[in-house]
Amino acid sequence: MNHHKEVTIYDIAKTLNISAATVSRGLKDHPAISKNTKKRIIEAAKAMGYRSNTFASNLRRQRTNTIGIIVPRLNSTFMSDVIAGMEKIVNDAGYNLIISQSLESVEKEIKNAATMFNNRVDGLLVSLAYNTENINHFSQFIKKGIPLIFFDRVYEHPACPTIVINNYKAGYEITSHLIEQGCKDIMHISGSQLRNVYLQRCKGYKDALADHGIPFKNNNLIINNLSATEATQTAHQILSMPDRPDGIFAANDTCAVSCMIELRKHGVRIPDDIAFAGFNNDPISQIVEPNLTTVDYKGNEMGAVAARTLIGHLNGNFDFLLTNTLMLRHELIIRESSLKKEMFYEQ
Amino acid sequence: MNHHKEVTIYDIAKTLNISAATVSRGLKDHPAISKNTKKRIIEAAKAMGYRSNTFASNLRRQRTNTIGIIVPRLNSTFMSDVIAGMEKIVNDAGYNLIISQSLESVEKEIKNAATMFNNRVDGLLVSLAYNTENINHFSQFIKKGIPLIFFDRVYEHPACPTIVINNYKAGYEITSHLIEQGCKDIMHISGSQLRNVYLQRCKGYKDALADHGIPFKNNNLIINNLSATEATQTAHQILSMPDRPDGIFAANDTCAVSCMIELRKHGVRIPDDIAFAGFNNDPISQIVEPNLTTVDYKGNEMGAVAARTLIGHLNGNFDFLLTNTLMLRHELIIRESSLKKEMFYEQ
DNA sequence: CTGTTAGCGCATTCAA
DNA sequence: TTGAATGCGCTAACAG
Repeated sequence: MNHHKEVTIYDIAKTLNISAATVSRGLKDHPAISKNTKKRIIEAAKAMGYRSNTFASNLRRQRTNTIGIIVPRLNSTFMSDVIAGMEKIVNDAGYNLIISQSLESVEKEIKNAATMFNNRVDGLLVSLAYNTENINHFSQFIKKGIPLIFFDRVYEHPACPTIVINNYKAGYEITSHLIEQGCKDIMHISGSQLRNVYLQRCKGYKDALADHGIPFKNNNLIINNLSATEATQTAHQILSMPDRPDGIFAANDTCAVSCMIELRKHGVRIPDDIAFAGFNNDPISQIVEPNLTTVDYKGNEMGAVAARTLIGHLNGNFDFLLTNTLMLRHELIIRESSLKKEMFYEQ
Repeated sequence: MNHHKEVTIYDIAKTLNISAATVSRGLKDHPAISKNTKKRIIEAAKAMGYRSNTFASNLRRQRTNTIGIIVPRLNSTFMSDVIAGMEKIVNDAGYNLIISQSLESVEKEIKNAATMFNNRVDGLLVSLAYNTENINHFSQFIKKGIPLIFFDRVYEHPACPTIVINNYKAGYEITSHLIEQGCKDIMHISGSQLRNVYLQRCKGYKDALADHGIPFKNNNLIINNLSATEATQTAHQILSMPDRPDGIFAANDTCAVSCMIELRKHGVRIPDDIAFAGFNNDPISQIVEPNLTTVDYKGNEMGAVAARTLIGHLNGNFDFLLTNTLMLRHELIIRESSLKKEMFYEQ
């Protein structure tokens, strides 16, 4: 390790024969500094290779200029887009980012929250893990008045703004679409009902059935963790059913695709025997044959909105509280796998 | 924002009627502190809701206990695994992580490097962007003696350890496999030859041809950015070729899959007309029909090894320099799409 | 084993 | 418009 000593504002001050206080002010564009000295300071700083010491600054100012992000996983196109959206806004506002993933486990999420807390983030953006039941591990932030914003997988709390899409409506629409395509016996594969996204999609599914006069059957609602592995198991469960459904709406594309592939392996024709719909518009939805009908929503936008809301709070702009829940747009993406053969003939 | 004042080691010292220095030592498990006082200190700290101030500590110790990571993208199973592997090692060693993505652009990578530098990371783990030509933006780290380690997409520099798999060998093996399956006219779709991973896979491809007595044709080497979009364009390029290849080895699965799908859309039979192989063992390689032959390597392991190497350096353990390049294992995953019909008959 | 002392680099109050 | 002085909270000599 090496120890070329760092240039400090004192070094600049000495070179310029002015005080460190003036340098400090000049560097951060303080109004009460003459144009000229400001210019000299900035030039000298650059010439001398000065870089400000965040830690001294943070220590002094009692804030970190850092924003934390906790997400279930980073490895999806959606989350990647979310992070990219956040990063842009956050950097432009002069903040840094600490990113961590809970890997869908509360335990890890609790640890992550502690790390964020100890790192004294100025604000926190969170999408909850699969099995999180309460937000006690976030109460330390709320108590301290550190802005906490949930997005996508949210928790309702008066102190916390939430950014979501209308999962209920999307679930309703996609189920209605399957019905319009001729499905009369539709199964829904959902995730933990602790998570708003799955609960709401499920409600939308049920209401769509009801509104079209189709009775809801308990056997047609399956809850698993929406992973490829469990989706495959679910496929076998379906294969062994006496009355198989003629349509399946899965709460994410991973589940839809894996289930579909396994069923097809066992001779089920898609979409003629069973039509399929997923959620998220993952790239795989366009790779699987036939292509999957799904719901698209913009991660980038969600990230940007969440970040903007947070920064608004940090700047003491509480307009956002007027609309404590921000609901973004989504879009139904209709593809081949939900188009039953008969429907083609009718055209 | 709120300002309940934070508990400091002075508060603990006062309550316990000891000095702040002792508290500081007790908290960090200093050897020269009696079992008893240590216990009292830790209990008091917990009772009083103390949390250590990283910034004061960093300022004082002149190090940050933070490690930076710069990767092209976070949204792949591979990178996600890499990060997870790093996170575990790094946390266990008491370091924090700052993660950022270059989104495959040098410009962003340069900015990220600057941010990392200003945040005074103790060490840096990097996988290069698609079009990075030199590592001038990392020279500030090298000059300052801040350990810099490249993994996967690496740059050869005497000061920087690298963690890779044997891309040459993998390229050689997968090409040989296609040849053994009966392919006589094999195309290779590669990425930027600035990146070791693509350059080496390409070399492996060429040598495999040579060793099997197949002449290399310039028309059979296509360079694109390996995205789905460009893969589709490449497919059309192939369709318009007078003599189409009977096998294609693409340098990643995304490219292989998109190209394959587009070709099939236009009547090409896979693998009978053209056999396919990819690289990475992405989930999509198992979703596409027919499943893709590919090369698997463990992101988790690569991340862990890279992190361990870095921490070794930080602790002044330079054994690693003896093997400046660490080469991890890979594995050929043989699936249906490279198995020509004839081969089945022969069995 | 524990205490005293000093200073890391910066931002801010108060004075000028 | 600028400077002097102070302390944010912690750690590491050095001294006992």
